[in-house]
Amino acid sequence: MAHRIISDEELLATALDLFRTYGFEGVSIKQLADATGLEKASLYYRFPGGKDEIVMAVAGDVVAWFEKNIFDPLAGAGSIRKRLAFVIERLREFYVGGTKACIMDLLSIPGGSEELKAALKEAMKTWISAFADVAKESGLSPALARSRAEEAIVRFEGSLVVSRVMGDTSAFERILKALPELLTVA
Amino acid sequence: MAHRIISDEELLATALDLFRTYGFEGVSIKQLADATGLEKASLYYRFPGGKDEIVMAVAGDVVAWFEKNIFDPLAGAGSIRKRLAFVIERLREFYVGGTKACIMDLLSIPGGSEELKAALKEAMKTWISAFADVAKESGLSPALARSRAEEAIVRFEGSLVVSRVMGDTSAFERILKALPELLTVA
DNA sequence: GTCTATATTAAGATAGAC
DNA sequence: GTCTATCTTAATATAGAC
Repeated sequence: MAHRIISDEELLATALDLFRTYGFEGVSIKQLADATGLEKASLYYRFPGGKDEIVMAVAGDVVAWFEKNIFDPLAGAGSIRKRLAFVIERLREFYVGGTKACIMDLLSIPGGSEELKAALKEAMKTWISAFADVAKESGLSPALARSRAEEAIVRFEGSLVVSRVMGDTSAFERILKALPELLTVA
Repeated sequence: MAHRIISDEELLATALDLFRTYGFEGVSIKQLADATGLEKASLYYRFPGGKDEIVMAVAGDVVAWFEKNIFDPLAGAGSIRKRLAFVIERLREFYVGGTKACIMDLLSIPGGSEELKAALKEAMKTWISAFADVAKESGLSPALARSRAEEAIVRFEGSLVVSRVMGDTSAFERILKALPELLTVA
């Protein structure tokens, strides 16, 4: 077969899609090879640690994406409402309208490395803090801002689970719509 | 080895624990055999359909448990507050204080049968309806009762995801505490 | 840097003894 | 109804050609 070339970025985007659909245990090196057009041996050449290393790289890419598209914009310029509206649009895109699961849900199921578990926990903490900072800026007390941020993440994650089980993304749309009210003073 | 005897009930309870920890793809017949003390061939004798049949039986048992411990008590006698307090205690037990995941989360990840997917969806619909009926009985309008019930399930599922990722069950405890307020008029 | 080929281990599944 | 033994397929992982 002709040699296939694929950038790390493209490769990891393909891997992300597999992992957030089937979970860590549900994805094999063979599947990753087929989906990327590479042979298994080529994947091992680029990621000698195998699936564990690939999934860690995927998680790293997702965290970088969140920094650029969620955390930085949330802390940026413009009115809080506008920043939230922007971020909500990015979240809708990333989760494809609620049809794609969150890697914090699927990859936190035992099977992956301790390193992965730690990275997911760190990412969730960062996300909660980013939401809490906005809520504080909008005028909520630090304690209330924090609890509203945690509730927002809980509802966000739950809406993705419910959307998947029900085969209906309305729960996801509802939490996106509720986010501004949750994270700002009425 | 001496022949092992184990009841279906005990066997399926063991299987439930594995499936809600590792997910469908994360559990092998070998693991189920080791955990139940039976050989693989004995599992196939009792469940000729293999893992798919075992996980369906597990789901059936869980639904039966919910009918007996959640849905029936919710529709039963006594004050709404008392019924909710009873049910919240049962939920805390079933999810072991938020340390065990929900099978609707883990088993809705692709890998299982279409039959399983349908059963999980049906179970979630039943759960939402049971919550909505209580909210209606407490005086909320049908529309508001339904949206509160859906929010309760979303937050319940989300709290289990967040508890797992964070390694901290406080999110689960928070939703249990919030349930009475969510499902009744203030 | 990707390929073909292969080694090794594990998973799913069944046959037949007891 | 459970066991041991075995078959087949799939998964992880590596060696070596190009």
